[in-house]
Amino acid sequence: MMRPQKRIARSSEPDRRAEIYDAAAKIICDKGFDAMTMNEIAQAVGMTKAGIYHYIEGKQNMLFAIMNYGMDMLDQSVIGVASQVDDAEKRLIAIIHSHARLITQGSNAVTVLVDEVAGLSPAQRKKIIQRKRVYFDFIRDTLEQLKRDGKLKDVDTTVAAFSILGMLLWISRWYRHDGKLTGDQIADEVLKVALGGMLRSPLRALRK
Amino acid sequence: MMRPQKRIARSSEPDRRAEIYDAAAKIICDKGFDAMTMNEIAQAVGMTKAGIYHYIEGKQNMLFAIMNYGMDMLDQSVIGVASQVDDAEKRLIAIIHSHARLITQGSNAVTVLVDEVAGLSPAQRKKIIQRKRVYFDFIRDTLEQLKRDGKLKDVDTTVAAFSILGMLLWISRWYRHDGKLTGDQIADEVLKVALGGMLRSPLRALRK
DNA sequence: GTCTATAAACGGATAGAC
DNA sequence: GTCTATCCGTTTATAGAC
Repeated sequence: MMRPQKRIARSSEPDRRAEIYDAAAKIICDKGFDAMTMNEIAQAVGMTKAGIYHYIEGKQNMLFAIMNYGMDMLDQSVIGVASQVDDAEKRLIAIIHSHARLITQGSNAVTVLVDEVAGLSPAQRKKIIQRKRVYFDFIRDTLEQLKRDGKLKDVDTTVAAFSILGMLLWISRWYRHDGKLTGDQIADEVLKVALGGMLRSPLRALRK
Repeated sequence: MMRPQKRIARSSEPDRRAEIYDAAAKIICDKGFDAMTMNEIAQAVGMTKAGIYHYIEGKQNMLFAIMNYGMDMLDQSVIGVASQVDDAEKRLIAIIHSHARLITQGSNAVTVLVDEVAGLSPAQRKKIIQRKRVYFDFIRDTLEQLKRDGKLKDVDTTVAAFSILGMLLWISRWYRHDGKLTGDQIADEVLKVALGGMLRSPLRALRK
């Protein structure tokens, strides 16, 4: 699911494309995809508008590439880590903590993923929604397993999974790097709010 | 804080402006403020683009008006109700339940409020952020009172307040009117997830 | 009040020189 | 690879007739 983007293996074209994607992701987080102009991106990376068209294949395709990169981050940093944990209780903790950390570390691509699906073509949108769906199912399946283990209170796992996602995704809107809590501390607090609400013995789980 | 908008007390100009705001809010929820054109709004209300300008003072001012209306809804339906509840525990339940209901009832203006602050002028943005701040403080103050009452677990009230807001605001992104749960049921489930996580005796509280 | 017509500006994208 | 210059569609907003 990585974007192809025919590389011209020349000496002086290292990660310029990544540089452009990074700048774009940051601007999108600030003012939204539609409000962002190609000129702004160019200015951010010290080029002209026409110059960056050497690296991208249109504004919309760039958005698609950024979103796929954001999903790659989630797949690697969250699912990649958590899926190796057999115990459902510990796995849920791993999911919430690693996702929260990813956001507080400032991964703009993950934030773009939340809001800008409307900017994609129908075919692209379908693919991104599909990848999101896999991620959502991973969380809900973990809750279902917890329920089978008798460790979950009487809550609807679909609503619970969406609620957990809501807490996590909203972090990128209010978290400030210069705030009084570190990224790790934020992750711990969100963990307390989320898990305390659903596990039968929340304190035991969090003392891990 | 109501918008003035010099009414011309003529016979045939009743709530045409409200009609326009409603149509606009719905489109904004679907595709975002920047992607929405004045032509789309016109089409939705059965007029031409020029006709609409008789009622509004520009696209940006219309967004500002819609957002203030959304804040009015929150002030009335949530704060207006909950502030009359003295007991902090019952007040928190009232806040979460009435906010969730407001969203599942399809108040588009409240949803617009979440995402489109970037579309405002700096002065307008400042005012909306100020009103949001008051709302946030109302929730956090309730949590602080709970803590003083010894009814709150050891969680950071700022992070907890943001987490509650995250769960609530995210509802508008996934709730479907034709889903298997009603708006009331959604509100109840979110209540369980949110309160269970923080109250010392969540079950007692929810049995109200 | 609502329309037709149009002004004025902007933004995505490309051509072609270097 | 990066630039200058430019094309072309779109969009906000207004003028002015009815």
